Amino acid sequence: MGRSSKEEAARTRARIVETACKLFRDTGVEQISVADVMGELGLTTGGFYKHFDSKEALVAEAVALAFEQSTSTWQGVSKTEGKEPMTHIARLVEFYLRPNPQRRCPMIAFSALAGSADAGEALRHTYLQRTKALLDSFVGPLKTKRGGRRPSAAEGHAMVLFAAMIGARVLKEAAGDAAWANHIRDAVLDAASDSA
Amino acid sequence: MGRSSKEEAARTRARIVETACKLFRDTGVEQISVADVMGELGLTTGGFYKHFDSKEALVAEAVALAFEQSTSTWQGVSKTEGKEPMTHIARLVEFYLRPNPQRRCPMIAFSALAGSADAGEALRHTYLQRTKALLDSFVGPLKTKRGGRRPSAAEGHAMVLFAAMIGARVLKEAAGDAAWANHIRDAVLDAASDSA
DNA sequence: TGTACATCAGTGAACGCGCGTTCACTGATGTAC
DNA sequence: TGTACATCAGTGAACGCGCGTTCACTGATGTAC
Repeated sequence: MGRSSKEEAARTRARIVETACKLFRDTGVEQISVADVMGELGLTTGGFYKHFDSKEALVAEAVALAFEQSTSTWQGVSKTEGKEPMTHIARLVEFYLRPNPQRRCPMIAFSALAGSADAGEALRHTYLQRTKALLDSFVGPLKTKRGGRRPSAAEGHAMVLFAAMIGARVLKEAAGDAAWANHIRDAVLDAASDSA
Repeated sequence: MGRSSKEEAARTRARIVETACKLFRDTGVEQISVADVMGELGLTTGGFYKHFDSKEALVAEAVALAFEQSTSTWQGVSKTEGKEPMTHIARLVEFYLRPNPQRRCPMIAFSALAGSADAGEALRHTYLQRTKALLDSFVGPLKTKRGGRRPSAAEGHAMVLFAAMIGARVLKEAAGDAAWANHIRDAVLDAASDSA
């Protein structure tokens, strides 16, 4: 097997990022090796470094892609809309806590990495900016237009729901089908739909 | 250096668990090696296996200890009390989200481990049982005595706050001092004290 | 357009390294008389 | 209580293994004439 065309190479590069994104997100960056990613694509390990300087560089791109996927799905859910801001939030919470999400949430999956001392600057920046963006798209519609920097009561309530849905999913992912984890999830769903 | 007395050996064993607990909790099980733990105590790696069958066995005990520490601190906070159940919860949330917690929360630190496919049975059991216990000590006082298995509205509200404080701390640990993470934390604190 | 050469995507073996674990050994501790 | 022997906590070197990364090599692709 010889050289690939530029188009093919670019496609390969993209496939590496996509595969890494999926594996890192669901299984963890530490548990997935460069060989795992390349093997999944039927490629050999050495070729990886024709596309990336290091595993860390791949991690940074894979995390960015995970957030892009989440954000765009999020926007899709948000756009299917009625008008009232509270139903907007209820819809997002319901989607976020849907029964069998295929992928883990990047805010959760990469939180430890983003918080760790040896995280790359690119990764930390992506995490912070993208999580803030998700928060804004959640709370944003309630923002008092051009006004006080103290969050309003409605904003506060939305932020609590944002935190609660994340907490509920952390526990759900750890606890599987334990009854109490489902009760927590249901309580958060109820709270979100009550705020309509 | 020859054999240690039984007392000394037992103390060494306990110190290994305590050190491992601290390091695993704050830095992560994968990032801390057996040599790291033993080195922190001024001991050599080989001796570890006089006390434990494997790293996995140590992890299980360290996680159990982390939860014991959390649970007992939790009870301490809960006992400093007035009577009303809602202030009980406000006090716990305030403690949980205090500005500079020395240790990470075991429910968060070990959630990925507990949820992963290759987690030991002992660890998973500890995580599930102990997290449920923390939830019960949070929600418990509100339980309708001996009554309906549908959670009451007050229970539901408490569960939302439980999830919210965990979500807030996940984001705080990942985001450090980012303003939005502090806003979320403040919103959860407000919600907890409003429920008095 | 056709030919000669440079490029470089992908291969597969090798590298150094840190990991969890094992092992022969030491010598103080514990035990049997 | 004192002596002889067995035990075993802790040592430090070694083990196999998987990891991230490097490297010489291959041959199709891209380019210069």
